[in-house]
Amino acid sequence: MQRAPSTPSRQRRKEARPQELLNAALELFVEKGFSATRSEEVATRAGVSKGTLYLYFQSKEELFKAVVRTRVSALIAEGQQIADRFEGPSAQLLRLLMHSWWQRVGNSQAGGIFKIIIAEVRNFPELAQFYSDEVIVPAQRLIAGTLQRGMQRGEFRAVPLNEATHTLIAPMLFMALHKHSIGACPVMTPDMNPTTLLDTQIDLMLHGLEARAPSARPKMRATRRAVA
Amino acid sequence: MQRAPSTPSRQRRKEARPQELLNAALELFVEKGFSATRSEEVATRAGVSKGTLYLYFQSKEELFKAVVRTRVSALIAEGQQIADRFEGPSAQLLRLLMHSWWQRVGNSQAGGIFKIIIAEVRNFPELAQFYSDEVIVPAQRLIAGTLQRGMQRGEFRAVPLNEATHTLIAPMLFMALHKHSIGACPVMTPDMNPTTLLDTQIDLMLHGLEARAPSARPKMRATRRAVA
Amino acid sequence: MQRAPSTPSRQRRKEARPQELLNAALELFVEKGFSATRSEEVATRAGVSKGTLYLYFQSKEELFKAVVRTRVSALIAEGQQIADRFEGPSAQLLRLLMHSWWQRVGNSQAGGIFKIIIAEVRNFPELAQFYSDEVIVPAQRLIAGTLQRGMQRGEFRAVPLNEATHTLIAPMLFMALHKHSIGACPVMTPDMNPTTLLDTQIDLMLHGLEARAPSARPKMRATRRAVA
Amino acid sequence: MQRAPSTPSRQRRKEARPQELLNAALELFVEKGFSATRSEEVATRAGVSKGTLYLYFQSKEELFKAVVRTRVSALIAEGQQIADRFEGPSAQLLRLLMHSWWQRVGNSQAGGIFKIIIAEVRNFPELAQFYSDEVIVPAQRLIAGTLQRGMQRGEFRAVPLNEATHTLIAPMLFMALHKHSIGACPVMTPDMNPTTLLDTQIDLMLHGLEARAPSARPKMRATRRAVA
DNA sequence: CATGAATGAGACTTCATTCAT
DNA sequence: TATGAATGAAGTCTCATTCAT
Repeated sequence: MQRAPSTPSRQRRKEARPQELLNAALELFVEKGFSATRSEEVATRAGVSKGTLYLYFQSKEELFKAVVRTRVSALIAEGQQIADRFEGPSAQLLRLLMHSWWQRVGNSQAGGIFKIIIAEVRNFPELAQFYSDEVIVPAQRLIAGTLQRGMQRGEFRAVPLNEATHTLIAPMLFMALHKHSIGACPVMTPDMNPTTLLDTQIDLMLHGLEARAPSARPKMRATRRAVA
Repeated sequence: MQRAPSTPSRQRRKEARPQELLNAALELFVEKGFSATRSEEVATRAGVSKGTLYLYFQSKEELFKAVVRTRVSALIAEGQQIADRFEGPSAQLLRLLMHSWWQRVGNSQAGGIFKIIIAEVRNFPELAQFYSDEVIVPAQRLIAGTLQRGMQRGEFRAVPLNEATHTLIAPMLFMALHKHSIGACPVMTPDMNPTTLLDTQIDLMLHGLEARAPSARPKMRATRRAVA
Repeated sequence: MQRAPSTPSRQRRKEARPQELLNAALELFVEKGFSATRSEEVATRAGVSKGTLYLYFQSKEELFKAVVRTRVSALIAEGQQIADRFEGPSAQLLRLLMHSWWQRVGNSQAGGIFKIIIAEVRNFPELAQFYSDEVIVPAQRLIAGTLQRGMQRGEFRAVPLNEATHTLIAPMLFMALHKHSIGACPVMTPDMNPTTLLDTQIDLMLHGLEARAPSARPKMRATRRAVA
Repeated sequence: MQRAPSTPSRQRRKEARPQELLNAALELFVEKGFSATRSEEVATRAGVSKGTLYLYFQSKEELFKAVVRTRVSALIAEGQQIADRFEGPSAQLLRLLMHSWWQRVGNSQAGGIFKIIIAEVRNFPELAQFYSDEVIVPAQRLIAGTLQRGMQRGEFRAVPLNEATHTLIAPMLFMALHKHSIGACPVMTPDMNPTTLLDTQIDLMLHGLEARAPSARPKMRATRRAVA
């Protein structure tokens, strides 16, 4: 159908443009926030002119929504698929989901999106509904569903669903927020290893803080290998 | 109320001006963020004119710094005092600090300051050091100190200090962020009772998720090694 | 209350600003139309900067509406008052109204407003309702009312009200349109004396084109003197 | 005509392109005016791409001139032919010309061209001369000629030629303007039947407004002198 | 001939800050 | 001190026109 793809022809460029713009937009939105990012800057970073941005996205707000859809919503949907197919212990699924989310979203550029939402959603009311539909509800469903699965299978004790979900999600989101705000500034801040943090959090969630006598537990290593 | 004999109220107002401006600024900064708050609106809400604002504060940025200065240090110091005087079990101290923080900070206007910092600190670099010194370090010291106290007294098992602190603080901070962003928008979002959330979080932190007899709980350390 | 008005003080300027802006706006709107007039140009012609315009008018559209209100609506209302108080023959009232309209509106800058409406109302739907309420309906009421008065008093024969009104108004409006479009261009166009045109029109309306035998008629001269 | 057996329709389309573009342009110019019509929209409505438009017309302004050139001269010339051949009473000729003009021009798309000229001629000065030569002068000649014919034949009383012409033309032109501006907007505007309007206008022109026995009608001349 | 991606000047509007009163 | 009119840089978005394919 297409010609031999020799030069970056106009056609090739056209197909790549939206992605280039989305990448540039993500970087800048995460760095400066939504309002503080000038649309011309996005265009320039994507290597095009002001006007070109508007050939692909109706407005700065639509550009932002597209970023969210491609860099967050899509990944939550993938997580949901993983959960739907998973057959092992719920604790393991929870670990898997959280590590995967951290690697693919939280620890990537996309993690900065949460900062933007938190910062500016009140100034752009239409965004609130969008973000709720596109991110909050699906994510809540994924995590709460996994908790419920654990409870139904007798793996987890009974805990308030929404609140426990919040408690599970919050520290990771918070880590993402930190990474893209204070953590991105050249100031002294307590050293923290994200992976250690993540493991600590999961561990605390599963086993609690209190000191107790050990007992029989499945070996993590085997489990994780099976998943991977 | 009236000019009475002389002019006490005008005098009083004059002295109260900076405070009134700070109050108005806090409200608006929390509601809209720093950049999106117009300085005229601050002045209007404080009952003065645009020009007057600039008699008391050099610029909008200085106004913001003054708000942070007058609204955060005291509260953290108070928490530290509570901790220093406390003599009971560490789990109880942790509960106390967290409930107290939530009531005095997280659930108040001041809780919105975190939103602003997280959102805009990268656009105003000199704010970062200031905030680190004034807020992050003292807060970290307060919580990490309490964890250490628990470990030293054999009440808590050994966990990575900074990471566990983060995990403890995050959900509450996150709740504060939520309250001033998504939570302030008129969109459907999963029902959540802050008190239940707080209790759930503390409960999870202390006892973990897994269903098992309290006495038969395994050691963290082994588990973590397996995971890592 | 005010100080001796020596210099064009800030206070004085402030009160004069809206009028200065309205004058500049009328000139430019009439010359170029609504869309083609840049708001900065209006400001410059009024001797202020871009931003100042927006201190007095919310938007370019509101500025235009204000021009219409002060330069057309107000004059129609005055015409209505004249009509309400008038006691002489209806033909004389009609003459008076039309001459007065021509002098105060049609032949002034304000006459160019009709050009703008005709040209751009379809592109600014909100303007249509505004103009209908503010101009068309009151003007229609004024002229149709006068025709009806003449018919009730037996001075005029029975003619379709709205259509006759249209026929009476149209040539004058048309003259105004002409004056601000083709007539304003440096091209040859058939010579036409507006006053002659106006008289011809009134004459035709009252007596028709057809050649007939003369009869007793009231002398115009006396009548007009009485009115003036 | 066609390339014989190969691609007749493509060939035909190619030749029809300019005409299709002119049709699309007329529609859009009439609807939105010259400046507000986007050249891409014209191309799209003609079923071609933006670039193609510029293969046939140097610029948007040239496109407009082509529309005027191809859509007005013929119609005026036809009216002149009718008048040249007519042999009945002048009042009847006047009626005929006016009804015919209304049906063929005023009430058709072409009627909208007047709106554009009136609205935007001042912003495109070279259009003025062109329009004067192509439209104003021939139309004036047609109507004024008919009036003169009536006067010479003793059917009409003596009236100022240009001014009476104006008075005759104005309401119909005005009706056309109305149809393409206010009349095209979904706002309440006094009900008006175009045919009734036209008849009323002709009737008023011929017989005047005043109630009196047809035989006892006074001479215009005396009246006008009195007024002037 | 035809396409449509790309450009960039230019329009409206906002708002931190200044300064005459 | 206090005011608030005024400024003008800056930001979003549009659209006539060009030109590589």
